[in-house]
Amino acid sequence: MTLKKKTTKEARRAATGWRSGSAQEFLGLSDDEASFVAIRLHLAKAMQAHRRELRLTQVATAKLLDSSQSRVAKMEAGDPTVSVDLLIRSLLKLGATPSRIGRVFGQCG
Amino acid sequence: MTLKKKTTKEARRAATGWRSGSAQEFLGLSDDEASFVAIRLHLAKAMQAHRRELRLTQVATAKLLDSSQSRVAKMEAGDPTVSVDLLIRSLLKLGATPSRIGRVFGQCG
DNA sequence: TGCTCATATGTCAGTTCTGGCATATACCGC
DNA sequence: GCGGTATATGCCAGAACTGACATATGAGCA
Repeated sequence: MTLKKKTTKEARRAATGWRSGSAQEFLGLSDDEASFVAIRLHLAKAMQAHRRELRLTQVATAKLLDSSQSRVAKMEAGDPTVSVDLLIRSLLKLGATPSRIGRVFGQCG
Repeated sequence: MTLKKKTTKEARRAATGWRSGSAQEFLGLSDDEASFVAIRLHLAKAMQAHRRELRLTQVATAKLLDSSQSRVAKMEAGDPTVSVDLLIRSLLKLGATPSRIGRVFGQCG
């Protein structure tokens, strides 16, 4: 449920045998957990896309968000220490509408 | 930015004079903050609707979510101590698809 | 009324998240 | 090569969130 880093242990298992699909969601993630990480990743991409549309650097963006460059980088990387909450609040502050954010969810499976 | 409880102080100010619209967003909330609380509230409603579709009690739902009845109640109430993160994770665990969750965002203005 | 079930509200210790700093990597013009 | 700019990674103290418990409110029924 915490789905922080189960990297090393399960990455091996993943490399061994494989199923039909392709995603690493079968690292031991249940469907809902997989969807959740997918959502975080898609929001991360949206975040970066939005920042670039605005022609902002990560530092400038951090200033707009009252945050730091490192956190902006982690947001765009889909780092597990970044909550979906923060991604959504940040997108809103950058001017994205709820509808636009909603459409991101549509592309998550 | 924290938008936890600015109840007492600003509720008075709100009761004093009024603007064009109707929402209590002019409690001192910026547009993005208002959108964020709207999102939380809409997800809260969706949460309750989804639970009722499944004919579950809050206690039964809590068990499914590895949580407690009180937190489920707070989720459905849109309590500020509940994160959008938790709402989304919970909806997913109850079987809602990302797309369905995304549609909720569309109804937030 | 008293009892039961469902939901709401208050509180809090333990966990998670966040901003910020330090540092590292990468690309570019000189 | 060396500076400068943009982005990435590791870390941590302080803030926010969460599950759990206690308790309260409320509806339905005998």
